[in-house]
Amino acid sequence: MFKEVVGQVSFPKQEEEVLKFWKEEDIYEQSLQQRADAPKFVFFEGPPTANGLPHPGHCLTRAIKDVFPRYKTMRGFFCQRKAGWDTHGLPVEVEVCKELGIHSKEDIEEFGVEPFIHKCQQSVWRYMREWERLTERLGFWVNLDEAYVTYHQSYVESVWWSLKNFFDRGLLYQGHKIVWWWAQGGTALSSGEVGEGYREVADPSVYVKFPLIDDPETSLLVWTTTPWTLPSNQWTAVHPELDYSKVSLANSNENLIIASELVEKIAEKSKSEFTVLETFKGSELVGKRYTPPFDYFHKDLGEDTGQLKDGGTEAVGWRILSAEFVTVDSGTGLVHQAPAFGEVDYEVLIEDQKRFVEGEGPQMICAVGPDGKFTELVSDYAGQWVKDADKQIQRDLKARGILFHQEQYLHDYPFCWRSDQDPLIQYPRKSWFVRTTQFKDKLLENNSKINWLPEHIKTGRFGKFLESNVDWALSRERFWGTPLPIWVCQETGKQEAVGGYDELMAKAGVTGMESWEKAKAENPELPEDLKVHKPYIDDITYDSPFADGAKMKRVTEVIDCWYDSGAMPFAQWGYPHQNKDAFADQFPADFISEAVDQTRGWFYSQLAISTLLFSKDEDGEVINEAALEYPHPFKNCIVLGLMLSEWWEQKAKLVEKGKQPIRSMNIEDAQKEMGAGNFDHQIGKMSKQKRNYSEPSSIFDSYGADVLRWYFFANQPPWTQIRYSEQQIKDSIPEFLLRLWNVYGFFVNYARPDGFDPQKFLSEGGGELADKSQVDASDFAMATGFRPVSERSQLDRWVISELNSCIKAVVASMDNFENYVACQTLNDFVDGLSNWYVRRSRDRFWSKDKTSQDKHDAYWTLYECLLSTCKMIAPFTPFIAESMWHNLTNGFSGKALSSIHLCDYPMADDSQIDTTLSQQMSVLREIASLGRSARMDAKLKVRQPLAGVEVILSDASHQAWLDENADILKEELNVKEIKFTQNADQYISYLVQPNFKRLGQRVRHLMPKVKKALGEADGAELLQQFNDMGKVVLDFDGETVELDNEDIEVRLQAKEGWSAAQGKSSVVVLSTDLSDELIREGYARDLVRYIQDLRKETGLDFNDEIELALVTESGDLSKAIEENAETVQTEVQAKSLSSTQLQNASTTEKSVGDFSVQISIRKVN
RNA sequence: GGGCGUAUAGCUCAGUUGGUUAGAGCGCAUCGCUGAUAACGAUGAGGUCCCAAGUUCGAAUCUUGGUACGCCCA
Repeated sequence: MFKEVVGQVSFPKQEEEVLKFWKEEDIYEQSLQQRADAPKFVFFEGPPTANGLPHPGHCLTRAIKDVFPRYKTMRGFFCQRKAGWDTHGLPVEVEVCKELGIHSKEDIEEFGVEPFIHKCQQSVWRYMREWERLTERLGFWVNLDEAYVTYHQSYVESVWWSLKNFFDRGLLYQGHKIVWWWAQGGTALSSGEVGEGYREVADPSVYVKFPLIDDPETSLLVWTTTPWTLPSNQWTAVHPELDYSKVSLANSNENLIIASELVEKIAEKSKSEFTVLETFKGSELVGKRYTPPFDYFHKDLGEDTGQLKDGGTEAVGWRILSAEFVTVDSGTGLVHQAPAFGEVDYEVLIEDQKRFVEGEGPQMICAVGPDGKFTELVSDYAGQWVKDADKQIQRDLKARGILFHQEQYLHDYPFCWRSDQDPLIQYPRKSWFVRTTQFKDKLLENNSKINWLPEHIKTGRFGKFLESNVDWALSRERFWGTPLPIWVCQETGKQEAVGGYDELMAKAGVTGMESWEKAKAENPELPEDLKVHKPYIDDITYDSPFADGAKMKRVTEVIDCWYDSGAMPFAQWGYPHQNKDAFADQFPADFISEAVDQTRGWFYSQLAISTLLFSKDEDGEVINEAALEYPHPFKNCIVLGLMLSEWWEQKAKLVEKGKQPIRSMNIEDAQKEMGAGNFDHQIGKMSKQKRNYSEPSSIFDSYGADVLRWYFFANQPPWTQIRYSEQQIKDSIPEFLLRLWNVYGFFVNYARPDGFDPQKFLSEGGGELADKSQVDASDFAMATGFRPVSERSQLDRWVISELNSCIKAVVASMDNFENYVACQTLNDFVDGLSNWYVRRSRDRFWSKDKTSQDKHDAYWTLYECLLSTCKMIAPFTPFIAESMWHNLTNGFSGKALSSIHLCDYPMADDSQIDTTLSQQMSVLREIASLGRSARMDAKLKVRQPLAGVEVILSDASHQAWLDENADILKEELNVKEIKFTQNADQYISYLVQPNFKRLGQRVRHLMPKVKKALGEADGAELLQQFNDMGKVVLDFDGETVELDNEDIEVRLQAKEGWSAAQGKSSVVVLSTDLSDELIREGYARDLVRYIQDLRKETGLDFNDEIELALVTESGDLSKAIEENAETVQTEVQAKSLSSTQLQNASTTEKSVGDFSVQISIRKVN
């Protein structure tokens, strides 16, 4: 038998019990084992980093990652879920540095790389417990015990294997990268860090003259805001399509070349007078040579030329070249190029180099050292910090007469976030690259086969990103990361890649393992994984195969940790050194999901690595045994929106200087803490520092994980920006979860006293459940009181039809990865179940006859609905589903499956879907709604019975059915009679409208005329014509249009003067005349209500019988009581009805109509 | 500066291939129910579908150009 459902359910408490049950019974394990031989559904976990606390955004990611594997498992797939942790990279190093109170790379080296790495490895697990707790508490089923970890040796070796593959194929090469460089700290900053440090500053803005070699009287006018880069000038760029003017300067024999559009502006700025001598396209300037402002490099290289690939020679530097990026938005339209100090400039260098025969082209010149100071070569400024040298440079240029104009320029410029007085500079660093650009077309092709949700990611953000692909700058000059597995010959400089630790150990003459062995001896606790990390791996050398007696030594860099995560499809298995089968089995993924910030992160790194590694190569040859058709490595990807938070914050003007504003997560606390009017509502990014969001754990504790999950799944499509708002989470409870819970509670709490016990009924009928039963309705064919749905009442058939439609729609949505649509469908079904099926069936559940077929039908029907609903919601809200399942199958003494998560997902039975009935019921509900609306208008409360209503239908098709079911409406609307008609000209007029969709295509431009003609015609007459002839012919100046029944839509409009309401398909007109008898019946209904109130106040039980006295002096009221005595007594369970005062009774005085009445009740016995 | 996205009721958001009465929840108002009750239900008020131009017989929906906001990149 079912256990009682208590009124005030605590979801959090219940969830803790479910968690305990899952753990004790290994339900997750069982759910997997059960599908061990089933088709695969492959899921990849994008590894979070556990050295920061999880926040609400992670809850969304983890909830979405959970719902689809759960769903697919129930649908019969085998879905392994291997957890993973991202453990390398700068964030970890920064955390450790914070702890140690140090900043720069030098500090780390001073502290010691070895102990530093040990600290990094430990720091990775700092918040592990919190992450595991969150994962578990949210109900995210994932195998944490066998999680992959990016610093593990097997993982690192997989990464090495892939890099060796790239290296051997010539896809891994060394070049320069222009980075934002913190010179004082000697390190490059990530874009995120650079973004933190922008602020507005005034920099010099200088206009410098570069005289042309073959026309020294004429100079290029070049603009820059970084004078310190001028000694490293290599070219000047112009736009080939732009107009340039040669102007002469008043009072001088000098000429300048400026973009034509800017001539006036610059003249004004510099207070000069220009005379335009000639105008030409930028392309005419290309190739001309000039004298740069500084001679340091020019004196040696100025005359150097190189061999061009397509014949001829050209000067390597100090000439004008053509570039598309040149604009006239600022400057002069002639752009100073110093490839060492600008990414764009550097690209120009690379492009230009391609024109030359290998080794003949320009080399990058750089007058600045990594410390940000000028090198010895630049004798005038050697040793000066570049930004300090700016002023001196300007003075010198002025003295030499080539500074045309100078001013101040306000712009945003990045500073170091750790040391905010230090400006960053762009600076070239040697770096390793993966040649992804060579695979751009393949990347795009692969991408085009991926099912992105939302769709626009494919051609939008992600597609655009792929189109502008640049080679992946792979290396990092840091400490805690996967070491780049390239060893260099100390004599020849030749390189080779190593694909695994054993491979390394097998090299001839390998040495240098001592430092690891020593460390391990000193501290046996050290994980073996560290031996493939810095500094130990750096010590390993071996004999060079390139030169006798030479040693191979590893390069110093580690790699970008995005590469680690992107390698997870194979590295999680240690492939190919081990687990080849597991990899083959689990590649590619059917489903992954992360937030939109991963477009350039994990989504890209995965796609890039997979495409380079597992595609066919240029000749269609398979590069790797695992090569696959596109898409790989993932087929479906849900891209989640960014999560925002809301909070209330002290008004800025009230915040004390130097203090943080007071914040609170809800408006009540804000009122309390700050006082009304002293705070503002804020919406924005969640920030750890600001602490502007409530902890997930507090949501779990007060509302429960299911509530949070349902809020994420059902409130908006997952790719929209989601507001993490405690209020909204709370508000979402009653609409679905609580409503479903109430229906379930209603069922259980009536089934118990009524003795509705499926198990008992089943054995009575000689039936039995199979072991591990899914408990489907079909299992109960033999049970007492169970009969096929087709034999049950219309309402039962209706709800079973709705149930099956719902299942069908939910399955279709979930198969398309549309959780939001699925939840809407579920919500609609549960609404109908609660507010129509249960409401309309209450009498059947309450009826005294416990064995009536009607009662049995009602129970079996609702039981089936609850079982199926419970299975349907299981992937979404796994806890509540589990609780319901346990209780609903409580009586089967272990025959039912022990967990709902071991069940199959329900499948729709099409034969039970009755679309006609569904439509009919929806018309009926519309009529009921219109009737209530009309009553409302007429101010006639539902307790007042009315003589009748007339329902005018726009369409006769359901009239007969509605007639048969008029009783339902009579009850819903409390009327004596219902008449259905189609013609009721006194109440309504007809508006005949064209069927725009159908007609529009046919009559095109005549549409407005058709609309007008139909609108102006007499609707009734038109309808008559349609009925008689089946068509109507309209003529517009010779053009005729023939309309048939389907070309029109009839709309009804209630005429003025009636208590009527109109809907899409019907008009409901009330009879508002009240007879005395009806009024008296209304009185009786009022009395019943008051008596029921009194019963409840008195604390009577549902079944208690009473003696009743109604004392009144009103003749009308007395008559009303007399006429309706039987109804009243039945409703309130009164054995007797007296018109004189009862002794020892509960009494109250009420007014009914205009009369007063004294009501007394006394419990019998 | 570039790319992407978003803009619909007081608030949070839906809105299928363009089809003429634009929806839901919350909040608000009125009413009902009072043995499903941290209640619930009904009914209602509330809209310049960001602006402008265009395409079309017809635009919240398509195009173009603005405006505002968000994200990513520079």
